[in-house]
Amino acid sequence: MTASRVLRGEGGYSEKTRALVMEKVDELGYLPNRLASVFAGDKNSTFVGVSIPELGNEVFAQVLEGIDRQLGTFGYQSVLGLTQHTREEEENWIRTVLSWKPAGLILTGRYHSPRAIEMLKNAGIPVVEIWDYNSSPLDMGVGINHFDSGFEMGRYLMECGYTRIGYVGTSHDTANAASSRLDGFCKAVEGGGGRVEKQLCLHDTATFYPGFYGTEQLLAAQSGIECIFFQNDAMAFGGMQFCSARGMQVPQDIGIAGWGDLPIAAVLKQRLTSMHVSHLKLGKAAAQMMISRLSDEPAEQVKDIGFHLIPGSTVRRAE
Amino acid sequence: MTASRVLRGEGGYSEKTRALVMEKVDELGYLPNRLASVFAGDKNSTFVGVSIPELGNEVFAQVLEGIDRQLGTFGYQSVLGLTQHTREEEENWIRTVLSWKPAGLILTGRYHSPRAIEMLKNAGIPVVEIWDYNSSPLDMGVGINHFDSGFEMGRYLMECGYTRIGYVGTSHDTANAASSRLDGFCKAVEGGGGRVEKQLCLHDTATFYPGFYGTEQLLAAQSGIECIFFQNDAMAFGGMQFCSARGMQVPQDIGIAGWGDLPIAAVLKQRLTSMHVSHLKLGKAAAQMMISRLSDEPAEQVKDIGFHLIPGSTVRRAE
DNA sequence: AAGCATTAAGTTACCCGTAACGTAAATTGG
DNA sequence: CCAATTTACGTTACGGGTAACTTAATGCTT
Repeated sequence: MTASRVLRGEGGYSEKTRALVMEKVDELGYLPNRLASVFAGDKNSTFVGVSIPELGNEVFAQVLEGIDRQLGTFGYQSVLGLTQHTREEEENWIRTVLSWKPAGLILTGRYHSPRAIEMLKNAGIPVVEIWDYNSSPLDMGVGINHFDSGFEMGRYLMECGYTRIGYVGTSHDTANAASSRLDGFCKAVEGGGGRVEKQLCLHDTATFYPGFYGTEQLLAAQSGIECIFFQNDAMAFGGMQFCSARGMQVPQDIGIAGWGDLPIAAVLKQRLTSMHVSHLKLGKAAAQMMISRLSDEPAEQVKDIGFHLIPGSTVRRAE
Repeated sequence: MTASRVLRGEGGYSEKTRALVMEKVDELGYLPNRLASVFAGDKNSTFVGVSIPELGNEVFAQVLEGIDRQLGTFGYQSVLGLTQHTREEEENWIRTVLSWKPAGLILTGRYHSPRAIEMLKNAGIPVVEIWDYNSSPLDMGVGINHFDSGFEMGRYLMECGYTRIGYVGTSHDTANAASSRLDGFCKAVEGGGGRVEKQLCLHDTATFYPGFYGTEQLLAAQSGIECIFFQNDAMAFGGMQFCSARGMQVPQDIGIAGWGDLPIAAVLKQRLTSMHVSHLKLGKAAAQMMISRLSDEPAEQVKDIGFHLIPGSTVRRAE
């Protein structure tokens, strides 16, 4: 018991005893069993479950990095779950991770299976839903309004004078942020007198090569496309490379717009038309929200990280 | 006790009792407390600690994805630790994660602090060291021989007839895989009659923009560079963009070689000279090795994932 | 139907810290 | 110098599951 007090620095022991205990700790290479400690105190652990759809998409890798850095600084550990964009995977992962009595959960997206929601409610721990901004989250939320960001891009392309537009992205089983962006985008385009002639949703990861061959497919399937909106910058770059390989000039022959303002944008000759989102910041904000709640500090319930348009030079400007 | 038996499917109960237990489980929304279970059985948990330097570097994001997918399939959960390339961070993380009685640990790199090694030995759990192939790992290891991969690239560039070579990478406090590559590279270059005129190690992340400005710095500091070897493909692409912006032709005016054969390589006009490594496979192999050991199946002690040169067209061929 | 083997269900102790409480030693104060 | 207080350390019980063991119920054989 005295040793326990010393190790927790709780007070109630003499310096002599403290030294004795520490000596023994060193001698024995003693590592406390936090399992027992959590168990004893009937407290939750310092685990925070973090579910992320995938890491091949740089966006989510950045978000996770932000989360883990911030959690780590405050003594929490991330237990990772890659849900591959399916609610079923997410539900299974939630069930497993809850059995470890995590301090809280950070989930990507706002759509969860009914059973998952049930379990989350019963668990009685803080839950932060990230990525897809939602004014009424299960508990807390950090993200951006993807619909609005798609809408803003659509409006911008309308202002630029485009009318016949294409979209290249990847599809997943569930309603997700990318599809919200597409919805917002379509609404703005249609409202602005344009038309989204073709929406291509590949069954692939949202990275360079699918952007490349998706562009090929899109242009083959539909003639007269003046501008393509891509799910993200990596796909947009893949698309630009395809256009370039076919001898098409950007933006003279075709306009290209990405999303996310990923690091690659910094080195391209042309500034890529995109939507800036601070992914690392989003991750950090989510972790901070979790930490505040766990420390019983006042925590916001929702936070909109915001975005802003990068006009770029890969779309032609309105004449 | 009977309920415990039912839930573990251990046998020794009647169908009637089983149904009764399951009914109550549903009714109460009971979730087992795995903490208690691990604690009671004095077993280890189904956590596997995974330490990764950073996620901004796509290479590591891919490795982690491979690990987590594979672990997840077999009912293990990854507890993430981002060490930011420092042994101190790693040591602290190891101390913390060990206190949760993980089933095993997967660590990036072969260099650990003495205390970390001490703790790992005392823990008595499987440890897989990944990334940097090591014929005598602490316990198990999966990776590639970075020195050799650098050497092979150096030899290839010598074959191509280059003599005045530059290197652009990022530096970290500890000896690491990238520096092994550089060592092997230098050895091959020097052995082949060439010279690594300048080695630039930026204090930055190994991604596009540092490749861009690093190239600028390198070329400004040293004239007559014929070819640049980059720490990875993202940096190499950044470098190519810089050269292109300066009106330099690749490979006519300058040769560019990357490392890792990252997804971006698939969409570039020119096939980037690089070294192919299957990062996802590396992660999966590491996880599989861990799982085999945890299942008391025979497990290899070390595994070399291998690499192969992508000659590409961003260096000129030997005349 | 008695005797034995098998199966089902219940009891007890334990895992390792910590809360709560108890006791001994040291310190303070009048 | 002795009572009152404070500080230091010890004891007990407990958390939620499970191993090991015991008891009760059931099935089978002759």
